[in-house]
Amino acid sequence: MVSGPLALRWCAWAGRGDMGPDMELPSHSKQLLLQLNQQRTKGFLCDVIIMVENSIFRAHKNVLAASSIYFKSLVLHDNLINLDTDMVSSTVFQQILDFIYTGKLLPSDQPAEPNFNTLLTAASYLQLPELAALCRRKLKRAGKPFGAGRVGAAGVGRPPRSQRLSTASVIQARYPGLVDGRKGSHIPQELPQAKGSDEEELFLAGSAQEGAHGLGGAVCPVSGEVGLGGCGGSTNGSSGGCEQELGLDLSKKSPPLPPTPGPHLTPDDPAQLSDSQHGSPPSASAPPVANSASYSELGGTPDEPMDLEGTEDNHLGLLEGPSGQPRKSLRHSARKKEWSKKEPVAGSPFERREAGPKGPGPGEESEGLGDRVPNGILASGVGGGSQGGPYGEPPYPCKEEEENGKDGSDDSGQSGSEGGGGHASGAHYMYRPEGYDSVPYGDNLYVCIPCAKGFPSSEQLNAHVETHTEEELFIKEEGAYETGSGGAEEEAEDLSAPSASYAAEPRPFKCSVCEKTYKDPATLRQHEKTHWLTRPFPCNICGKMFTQRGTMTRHMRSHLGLKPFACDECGMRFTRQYRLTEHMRVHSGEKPYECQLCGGKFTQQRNLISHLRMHTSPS
DNA sequence: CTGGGGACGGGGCCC
DNA sequence: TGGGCCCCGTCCCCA
Repeated sequence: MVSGPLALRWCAWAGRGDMGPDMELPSHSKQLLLQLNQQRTKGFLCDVIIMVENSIFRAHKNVLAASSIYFKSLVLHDNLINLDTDMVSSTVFQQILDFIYTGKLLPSDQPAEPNFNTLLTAASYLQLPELAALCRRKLKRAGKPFGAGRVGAAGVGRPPRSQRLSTASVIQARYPGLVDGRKGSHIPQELPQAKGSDEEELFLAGSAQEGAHGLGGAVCPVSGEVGLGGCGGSTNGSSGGCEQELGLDLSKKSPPLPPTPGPHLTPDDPAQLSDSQHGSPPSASAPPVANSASYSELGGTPDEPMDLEGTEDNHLGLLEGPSGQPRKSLRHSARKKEWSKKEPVAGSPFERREAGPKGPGPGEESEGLGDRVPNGILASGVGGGSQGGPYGEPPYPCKEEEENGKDGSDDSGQSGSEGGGGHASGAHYMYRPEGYDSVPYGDNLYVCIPCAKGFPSSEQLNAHVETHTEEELFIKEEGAYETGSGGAEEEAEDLSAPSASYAAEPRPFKCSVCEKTYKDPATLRQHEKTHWLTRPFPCNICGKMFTQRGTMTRHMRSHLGLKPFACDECGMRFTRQYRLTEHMRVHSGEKPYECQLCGGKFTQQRNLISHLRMHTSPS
């Protein structure tokens, strides 16, 4: 039954030259590539995000790795790659990505012909020898000099330059030289001639079979998209479901100071949305929409020379069927259900504009708030999916704000004092979405919480924030400490046994605000920041502020749905190594946390803690 | 319906 | 800067 086709397919994959022509499906590679490209345009199974300038591209690690050893080394450990904008622009990368997936140099959005010099530079940088050679050939033919000739010999085998890698990633992409020689990326030997016949189609997908596994993790039940960059996820299916991230500017490194509560994003622009959804390639004037995956779902870009018609039903349909479901998850179906429900959401805060009533935490009155949030990006984070999880409130009308309002607290935003973690210590300077009118700030959407002044722009807010002296902040904070913290937190610490035993080592560095001591001044400084009201590290997506860059980076990862840590057992993915470690106990059955009162054992300490509360709470 | 347990997401913070 | 740990909150399942 299937043996015939399978055998043929195998031959094609294996690329056996000695197979007779009747044993080969000549169009196989083309079809495969077509499917991959189509999946890319839909974001289906995309498991890596490439950020270039202001643009985000989604792609498949396997394909990238198969076409470039540079990418191969990067995607090995990173799901988010930030390319050196000196070497490649978003427009050029768009072309390159198209090239990788089609073997053709597609016309760019630029009216002029492709600039082969910049392409050559980028191709050299990205170690795409075939493309580089093609560019050189084109330049040679055109009689133009080309500068990047040093890449010579198509640059094959040359490891990425470390300094480029060093700038390469927000979430560090720094595994230079990690090229797996065993598998040798399948780089085509024959060059496409830019445009031409079928033979010129570049077969890059040859190694796609290497790793059809492990892509992405969970799949959006609606779209089949992986929870990486986020599918539109709208359950109502409107607006094309799996819209892409639009207008995101993630390339900016977090500015050190002052905070800029408003995301660095262009305003919600229907035109952009429309563009992206209808396949307009990025334009110079509207760089944000560069996601190549935003091409029309109806079969590629307008410029797309490949004819996808008629193939979708036959092939993609198969691919997006049940196979699009995540691998069998944990032992009970509920886990699986939860996973498939949550992850896609985790992948993308961007689609929330379509998410309807299931908005972020604030409550019913915040329904549809996403439309008012700049860029249509909801702060609601990840994971929360439906109930507006613990995080997601911040810069907008947030739970914290509501609570403050409820209890009439005027702690000037120093909620961090009570209850310690979580959202309670949210942004002190916050952006108020337009239309959120439960507090009379009028048009002044940017509010300094400590003094309750509103400002019409983030710049003005920032300027104002700087007028708060550090001392002033400290004084206020001190007051908060005297009145605020204590009880609950300490109680919790009592329960969680180990906690701070500062006696062991000398800790000469004492915090001037609280009584904590530290071994070194750097840690003390870090700690003292927790007393500031300013939070120097804003999330570029939701504007939430953080005291530590690492926390912000981690937070960003949740926006992007990046879950680098995968469980070998069940495929479940996590944003943090620690979570994976914790999770692995589910499989190993290890329960290291034991209740001293009843002997109950737990895999997670937090569950032991809540269990202990059960013992201690009066009931 | 409720309480307990299992599991997970997010933020804070120390190292 | 990232890892590790802690805490809070939440969802789901099950008895």
